[in-house]
Amino acid sequence: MSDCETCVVRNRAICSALMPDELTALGKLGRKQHVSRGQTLVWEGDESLVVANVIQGVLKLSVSTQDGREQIVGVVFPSDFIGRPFGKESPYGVTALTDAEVCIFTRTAFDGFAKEHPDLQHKLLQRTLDELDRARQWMMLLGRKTASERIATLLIEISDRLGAAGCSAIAPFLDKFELPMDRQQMGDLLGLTIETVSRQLTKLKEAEIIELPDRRSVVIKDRRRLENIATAA
Amino acid sequence: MSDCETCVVRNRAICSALMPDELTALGKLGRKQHVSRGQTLVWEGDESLVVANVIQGVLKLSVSTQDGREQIVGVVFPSDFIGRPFGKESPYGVTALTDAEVCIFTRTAFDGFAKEHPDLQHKLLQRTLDELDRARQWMMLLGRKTASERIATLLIEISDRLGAAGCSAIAPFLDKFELPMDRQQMGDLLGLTIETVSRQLTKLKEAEIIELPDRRSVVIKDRRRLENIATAA
DNA sequence: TGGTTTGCTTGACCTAGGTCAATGCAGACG
DNA sequence: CGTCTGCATTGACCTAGGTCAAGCAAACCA
Repeated sequence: MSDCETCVVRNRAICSALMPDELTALGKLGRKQHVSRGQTLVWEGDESLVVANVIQGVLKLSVSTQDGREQIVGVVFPSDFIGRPFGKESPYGVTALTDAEVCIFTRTAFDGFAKEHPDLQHKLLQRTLDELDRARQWMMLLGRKTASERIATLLIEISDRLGAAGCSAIAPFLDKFELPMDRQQMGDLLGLTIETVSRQLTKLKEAEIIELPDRRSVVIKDRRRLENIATAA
Repeated sequence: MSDCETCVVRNRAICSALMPDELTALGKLGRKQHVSRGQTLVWEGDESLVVANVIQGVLKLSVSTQDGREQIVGVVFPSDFIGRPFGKESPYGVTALTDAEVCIFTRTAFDGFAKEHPDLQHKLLQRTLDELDRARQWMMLLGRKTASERIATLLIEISDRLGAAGCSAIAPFLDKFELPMDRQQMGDLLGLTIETVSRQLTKLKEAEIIELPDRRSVVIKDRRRLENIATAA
């Protein structure tokens, strides 16, 4: 069983909907699992056998065409929920972008538990609605934004979500952070090639809007201007 | 109140989760409303005040940039659910693509009712999960597919959803149908310009994969080939 | 019944971003 | 310490799809 009482995401994950005794019962169904960078937890098209909460690390949801084009359709951070409850096969794969820690359940066990716990389902519904809103915002990006708008939006988004995940309500603006993905993955998320990603980052650096101390780090030097580019103002 | 017993979508909408007496109670909260083509039911960014079930017709969900670029992020058909329950402002506008009939609720009344009826929430959760899967498939289209793949995918999708909405489990392949949108709206949905939409349709027509008897009609003459183009095989 | 409007198509041209091919550069390894 | 290996960057070129500008046809209307 998982040790829910000491879990670092217990107040932010869907588990927060439960009373202490319910939490214990759910904990008995789940188990902590480590996932290394690059490891795939769920394959696109496979029957949906597991669901999970992310405790640590970042994972991608992605779909591919037969000829190998890939699109990342979601990125999950600590306290986010993974998987497709209530039947069906998973229409996307789930792969770790960084080393990660998840709290994993078999789908059937989770489904059964959820059916008995309306508050949990309510929490899950809210999360799913939020996730849907985010997906739709991203559709606008993919359908209508230029390359520089896309890159700026991504940097703002990652900064926001890493900040929120760090639970730093006090320090809401995370201006220096590690990218949880490489250039290729940024491209797969933004619908761009690796070269365009690279060029746009260089442009932002030359405009002194950001700094790139190394491959994986970003420092936002002028958030206002970055946000202006992101929102296509 | 709405006349739920005779409602044409009562078996497919979320209402199907309810017992007869519960249905009567929900019906008292809602009212039927006509929406004419082009009329907007909810504005992007407005506080979410209403939710609704679609009884007849087709509506779009769309988001815009300040400088007027538009992306359609969802299309709803009869029996689909509209709106953002449980707080928050609506991140997209809702506008009728065709004359439509909806069963409308104030958001607060609906939220209250839903909280008391876990089965309704369960149904809503399933729908939201399906909607999210569809949105993610569309992200693949917007991020990675070519213009001809996009058009082919759209034609297949509309044909499927109009077929399902007509409840014709017997006639699953709807090969002749009316487009519920004009060329501009097809472009806004596919992340293309009106000219590209037009050219790609002409190309499909010249390849004798489809026929275009008039502005709004499509006949699929070679479904197999159309599907091959759509899935980028 | 002919004129106007509205939406669609077509053509000529242009450009953002893709493609292909070096080159650079840091961490890993021997 | 070389050198290897895997990213990332940069440059030169190309093309899918965008832009701009006519035409064209069905519906609308006087």
